[in-house]
Order: sequence, then C-alpha cells, then structure tokens
Amino acid sequence: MTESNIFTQYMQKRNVIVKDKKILQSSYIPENLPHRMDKINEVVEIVAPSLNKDKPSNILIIGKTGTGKTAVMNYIGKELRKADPNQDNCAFIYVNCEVVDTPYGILYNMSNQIIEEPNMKIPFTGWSLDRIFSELTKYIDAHDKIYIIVLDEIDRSFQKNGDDIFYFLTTINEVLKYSKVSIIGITNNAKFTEFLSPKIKSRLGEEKIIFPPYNVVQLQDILYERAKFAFDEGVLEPDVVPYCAALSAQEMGDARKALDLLRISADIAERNGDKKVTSAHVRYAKNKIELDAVSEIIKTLTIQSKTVLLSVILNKEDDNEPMTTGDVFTKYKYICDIIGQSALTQRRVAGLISELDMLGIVHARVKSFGRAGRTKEIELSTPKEIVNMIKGDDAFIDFFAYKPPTQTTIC
DNA sequence: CGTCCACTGGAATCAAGGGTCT
DNA sequence: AGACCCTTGATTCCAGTGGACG
Repeated sequence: MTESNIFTQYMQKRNVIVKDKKILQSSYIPENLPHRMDKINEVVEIVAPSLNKDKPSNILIIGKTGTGKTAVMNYIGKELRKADPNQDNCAFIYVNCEVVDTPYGILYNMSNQIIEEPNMKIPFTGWSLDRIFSELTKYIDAHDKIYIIVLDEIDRSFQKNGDDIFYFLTTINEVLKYSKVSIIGITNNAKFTEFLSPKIKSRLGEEKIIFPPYNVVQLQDILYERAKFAFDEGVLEPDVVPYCAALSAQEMGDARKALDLLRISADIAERNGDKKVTSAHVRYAKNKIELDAVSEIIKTLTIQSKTVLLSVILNKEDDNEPMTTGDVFTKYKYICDIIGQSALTQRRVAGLISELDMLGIVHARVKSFGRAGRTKEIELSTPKEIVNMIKGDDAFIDFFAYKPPTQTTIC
C-alpha cells in the first residue's frame, strides 16, 4: 500500500467507464478491420512475393483521410512480421512524411529504421543528402532482402521539396545487386500524380489502389467493433455510436474523426463523473475537437503570423466590411510599430495571409475591383475563443497596454 | 475594347541557426 | 577551427491578371 498523496483522492473517486483507452486511439491496430478485407487482400496479393525474396510492384494508395489507408498498411506490416519474424527475406518500413516533411527528415527517419546497428545510424543533421543516399544504398545491398518502404502522406513532402527522394527511391533498384526496394506510397490527394515527373509517375504507380470513404453504416460497424472491447455493456447509450457515425459521415466518412469523437465523448463523461456516455457528450466533444484543432495550430504560428492574424481581427472589429491585403498590411505595420517588431514586406505579409487561409483560420479569396486593382478579400473564420487567445498572447501585451495620446475610451 | 490598378504567384537568393566531419 | 550541409523564414524581382472604368 502506498502512502497517500494528492492524487489518491482523485484516483479513488475517479469513475472509469473506458476499460481500455488505447483501443479507442486511431493509431491502434485492431484484430479486425471491418469493410477493408478486400483492400487488404489486394495489397497482400501484390506484396506476398517479397516473402520469397521477389520484388513486389510499387503501389500507390489513394484515398481521403480516415479511410483506413494507414490502418491497412500497419495491419499488413504486422502480419508480414508474423510471417517472417527475423526479417530474413523482407523488412517493412513505415515513414510518415507529414510529421517530418523535409527531405533530410524523411531520409533520416527512414534510414534509421532500416539501419539496425546503433553505431551506423545517421545523425539527425549535418550530413549531405548525397552521403545518406550512398550510405543507405550500401547498407541495403549488403543485407540481401526485400525492403518494403511505406511512405505515408507522400504528397506533403513532395509539394514542398520536389522529387529528389522519390527519384532516388524509385531508381535505387538499378544500382542494387542483391537487395530490392519496393515503395508503397500513400496519398489523400487524387491529383498527386499530376505533379510527378513522368518517370517517377510510372514507377510509383505500377499498381494503384483506391480507398473509398466509409458510409454511415460502415462507420457504425467500425465504432462498434472497437466499442465492444473498450466499454462494458450498457455504458454507451444506444444513440451514441450512430450519432458519432452520422457526424463523421458528413465529413467525408472519416473514421479517424469518428473514433476521436467517441473517445473524447467518453473522456468527457468520465471526467464529469457520469456513468454513461450520451449524445450530449458527443455534441460537447465535437465542439472541443474543433476548438483544440485551431488552437493547436495557433500555438505553432510565428510571431509574425500572429501579428498578421491580430491585424485581421482588429480590422474586423473596426468595421465589419470585408478587408483587403492592403488594409491588413497597414494595420500590421501599425502593430509592429507599437510592439517594437520589425515589419515584413507586403509581399511576405500577403504570403502569410495565404498561409493562414490554407490553415482555415481566415478565409481569403482573390477578387478584382477592376481598375481599383486586384486583391484578396479577407474574412475571419474563427470562433471567439481563438480571438481571445490571440489577443491574450504574450507578444501583444505591449500593444494592448499602449494608448494613443488622442484616443478616447471606447465602451 | 483597351487600360491600368494593386495586388498575386513564382523563382531566385540570403542569412541565421541547427549540426557533422576532418 | 574551418569547411560543409540542410532548413527555415524573409527579401527581392518580375511577369502576370480580372474586370470596372473611360
């Protein structure tokens, strides 16, 4: 028995309604992937020869977020390891290009999964790409097996950095004598291949598999499949799963969102001390998720970006008219002046606005006013909570403390 | 129908800051 | 220590461009 501490009372009164939290994580790989057996079989059929040291075709997997692409690949990876426990014939490597989206980052990540000897690992910065390429090639060839490399969210990295890595990976087989590499690219952008150079395009897309979005019924099955193990009988009100499924089906059948929704709903119920999860919890969870997503993004913004955003907010508060890039820039310079921050060029600010637009924090569309020029019409599209968060940011304390000499109090 | 404004989009380039290697 | 390497954010330059106005 441990001594009591400040956590004991919490631990004792805590009511637990989720038996096993990790089952509800979207990263968890269930024993059984409902409505995806057909896709699994398609991939297995292509990949299977690797167990006999034959190189499988490269595969390009296309499908919207939350359609099970990653889950299927992880599942296959798990099975592949079961079939070849010592990885004598084939090694399965999974790299998510979204987390690390620089060429070096991807290569670093990938290489260190491939390279097992600790003293041969690649340092996380400092080397030239060429050097990694050649070390990696050498290492791979020395091990005489099939490497299956899964590149998740492949389009992310590509858009930013061109196709160097993919060129390397798709042509590496020409240099290899003993080992072979086969690539499985995962993308949620159906038009991804358009950007590729013809050579890479044909290599990468030797086989294409398309993952359609889930419909409501399928989403329900997926949720029930997990809920079965995560909750005791009767903890979920009967309408909870259908509600989660319905909400997520509206968002392009995203199973990850559906799971998040269920997990967070349960979390909230738990923290409230409720014995059951109800649709009210789900509504609350949906709200929380949306808010968290935006505030997470805001936290990672540069000070400059935040300043631009603040400028947009203030512009909107001054008058509700739609604003232009010029308006935002003027106000932006004004803010910079007060908080003593060097101001960027208009060009750069216009760029930052476009970035904020892509993140969905502001809404901007190009509009032409004929002779009066062409500009972006910018609207703010964030809830109050976020606005307050920006205003409360440390960087702007000085700004809000500052009172222009002529200013009269505004209520 | 052409002009011409006030930006946009893209590309090339720089500087600073992380690091390794010899 | 000095030579290199990669990444990121910012700067600079320049060629468009949609459409209201004349």
